[in-house]
Amino acid sequence: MSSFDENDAFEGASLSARAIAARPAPYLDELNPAQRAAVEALDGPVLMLAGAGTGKTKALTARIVHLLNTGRAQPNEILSVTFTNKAAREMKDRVGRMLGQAVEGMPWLGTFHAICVKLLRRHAELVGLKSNFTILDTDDQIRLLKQLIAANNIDDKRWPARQLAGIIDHWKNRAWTPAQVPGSEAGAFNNRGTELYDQYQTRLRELNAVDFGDLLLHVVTIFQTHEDVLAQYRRWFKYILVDEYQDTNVAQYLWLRLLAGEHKNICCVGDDDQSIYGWRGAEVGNILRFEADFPGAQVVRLEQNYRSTPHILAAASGVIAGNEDRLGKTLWTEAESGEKLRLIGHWDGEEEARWIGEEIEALQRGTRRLPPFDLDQIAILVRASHQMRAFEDRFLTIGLPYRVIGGPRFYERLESRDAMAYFRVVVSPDDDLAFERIVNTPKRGLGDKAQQTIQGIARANGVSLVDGARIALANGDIKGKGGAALRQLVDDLARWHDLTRGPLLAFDEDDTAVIDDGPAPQPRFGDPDLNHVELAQIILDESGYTAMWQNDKSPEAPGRLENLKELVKALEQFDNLSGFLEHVALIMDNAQGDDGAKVSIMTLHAAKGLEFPVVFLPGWEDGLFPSQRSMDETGLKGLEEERRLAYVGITRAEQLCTISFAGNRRVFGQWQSQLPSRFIDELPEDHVEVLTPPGLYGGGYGAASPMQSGLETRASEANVYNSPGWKRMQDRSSARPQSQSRESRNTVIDLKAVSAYTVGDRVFHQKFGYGAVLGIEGDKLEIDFDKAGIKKVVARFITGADDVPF
DNA sequence: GGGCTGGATTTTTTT
DNA sequence: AATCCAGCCC
Repeated sequence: MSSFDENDAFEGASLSARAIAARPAPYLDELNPAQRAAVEALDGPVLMLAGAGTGKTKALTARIVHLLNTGRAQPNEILSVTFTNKAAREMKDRVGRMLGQAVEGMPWLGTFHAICVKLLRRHAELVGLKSNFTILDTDDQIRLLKQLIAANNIDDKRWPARQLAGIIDHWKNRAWTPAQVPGSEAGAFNNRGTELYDQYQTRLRELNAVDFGDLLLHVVTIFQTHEDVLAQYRRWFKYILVDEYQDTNVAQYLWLRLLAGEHKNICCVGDDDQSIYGWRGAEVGNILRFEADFPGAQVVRLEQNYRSTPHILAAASGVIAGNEDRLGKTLWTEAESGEKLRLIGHWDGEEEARWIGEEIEALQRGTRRLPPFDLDQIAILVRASHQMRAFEDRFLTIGLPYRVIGGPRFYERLESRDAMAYFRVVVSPDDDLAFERIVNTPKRGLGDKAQQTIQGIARANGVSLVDGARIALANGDIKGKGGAALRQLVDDLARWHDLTRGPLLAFDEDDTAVIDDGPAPQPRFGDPDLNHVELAQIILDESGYTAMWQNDKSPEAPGRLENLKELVKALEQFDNLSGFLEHVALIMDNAQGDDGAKVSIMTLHAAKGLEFPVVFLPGWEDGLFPSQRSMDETGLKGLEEERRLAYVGITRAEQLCTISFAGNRRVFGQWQSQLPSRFIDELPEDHVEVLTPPGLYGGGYGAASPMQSGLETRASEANVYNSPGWKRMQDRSSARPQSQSRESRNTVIDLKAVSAYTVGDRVFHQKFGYGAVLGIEGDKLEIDFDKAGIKKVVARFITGADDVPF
């Protein structure tokens, strides 16, 4: 590392500072005064307080371009960190567009985690790792902790691994190594937390693995203990930019301070009112303290909002004003006043979903006051993911296309994880956790006993499980059917492993390679005759994994096979299996096919940074939102975070925002009556149109008539809510005919599709599985599903059972 | 060793 | 309601 040479390092830069310095700077003219001030204050610490929808990303990218344009830095001397891959991608795109294809790449623009992986690969040996360490996901982490808990004779019923994982994660977020955990935490996990944390870290090192928290923790440790390394990067990263600064945790904060320590050219962008990740270690204090941390910091406030109507902004401001701990901003806009927020109560969650479904269809057609909307201009934002279900069920029945964002993520699905475990053992045969996962999947007759034998032998000989298995076989410790299957597996693994190591094609040519002469970057092997995509397919087929699902009669099996197919296809975009595996470990967001217009359903957390013309915010009920748990665990602090979540939700809307709540909701399969959220009382009356009469939820709203709505809320339906008492309402809602307002769309297509089926046909449905057609009603089929019971479903959501993939 | 059953337990939010 | 796990029986 000492041979680091700055001149060398610069050679990789893809464009010369001088070449662009001569360019004009049209991007500056497109900024408002505040944005421009934030962009032009290049030196020294800058805090950009950017309210929702105030052009934060625009300012941030303009700043990067300005740094390049003025010749202050080369692309690879700017460190810019984001939290999500999506944000990183967007910034890269926008910088490229602003500069006009000039920049080959910004190697140090990425998420905290992705950047830390790069750094850690280069200095792994300083924390006792090899540079090809694997990154464990939560699942592996839990299994490892379970083993540790068992080894320590702790009752995992009373002290579950999940809890320990949470504690350790919390400590890592605060940048505490086992030795640094303060005494005040000694009581954690029945007084054994610290000790187990220590054991866990040791085990990780043995496995040459890290978990998510380690990525930051290790890098911070390296910076703290190796001045020369730190000095190198301090010189290297001349300018630092941080997005979503309000979400940084202590470890990230330390990391930034260490790097910015000398030149202090750090620009942090954030909005204290949008800090919603306290539960995972984010410290709002970081942003609140910025001026104290960096004396002489310039603070720029972006307050002109370009997204929402005044009513929406006013409502959001009214709610967030209830928080004590904030720096304070006043958002304003030049937009026309537009629609008020709409508020409506429902009998229960299903009714809420039904109503929203009808509203969406009305919005599609167009209403008196608003233009017609496309489905992808509409979003439903929920507090907790279990709320999504009611909407999915409803939308499937009425045939309304929707997309769940951030739901059960592709790479987290069982079959994806199994397949990737195979890839992992093939790539690195000493990945014990992956081996454990696949050794008996599909079933090979290798149960607990055989696995324990392997474990024991591996431990006794200090080798990996795969090698342990080899020894066990050689000793004749595992015989019979299981033994034969194990022999087959072990041989296959070795064979596949050899196939990954064709001739050496190249070294990682990522331009970060020039930063130092540390450990060699990931070598790229390849075999011109057999690419990794084919190899992956071979692994899945020859291992019997594909066959396992083909023989599986459960309704999910076809979907899983489909996912496997997709997984293999996803490999095409990578150079090799290990590149793919690293991508998956870091990039858990699934960029699903954006085919066609669909309503988006997602959590409020997932919605941060997004915007939609029309937003529905269902489930505003005390206990659900604000979440009871959040209030129980962190009291007022938790409530304030929930309130910020409400603020985030409302400010996602550009033109129309509808808040709703239900009087009854099923929780854990049990009906529970609900009270409207306290946040509803905090909405400023002048900016809200109440579609619900007073009395229904006991709030303080006056006599606003539901009839005033310019939308197609049917008078008859609105009247329901004018009648006092729950009972009448219930009668009405159950008596109301299944909505007739939707047939207009796609009738022709649906009828055609319907005609493809006759009673008795075996069919398949993505969500409900296999079933048989009972009857045909209009554009819908009545189907008796094997697992899900009798349901009516629109025909185009159905496939003939024979047409199912695989 | 594997599969089934009944009982407990779950629901925040995620890089 | 749905999933997960331990314990039981084959």
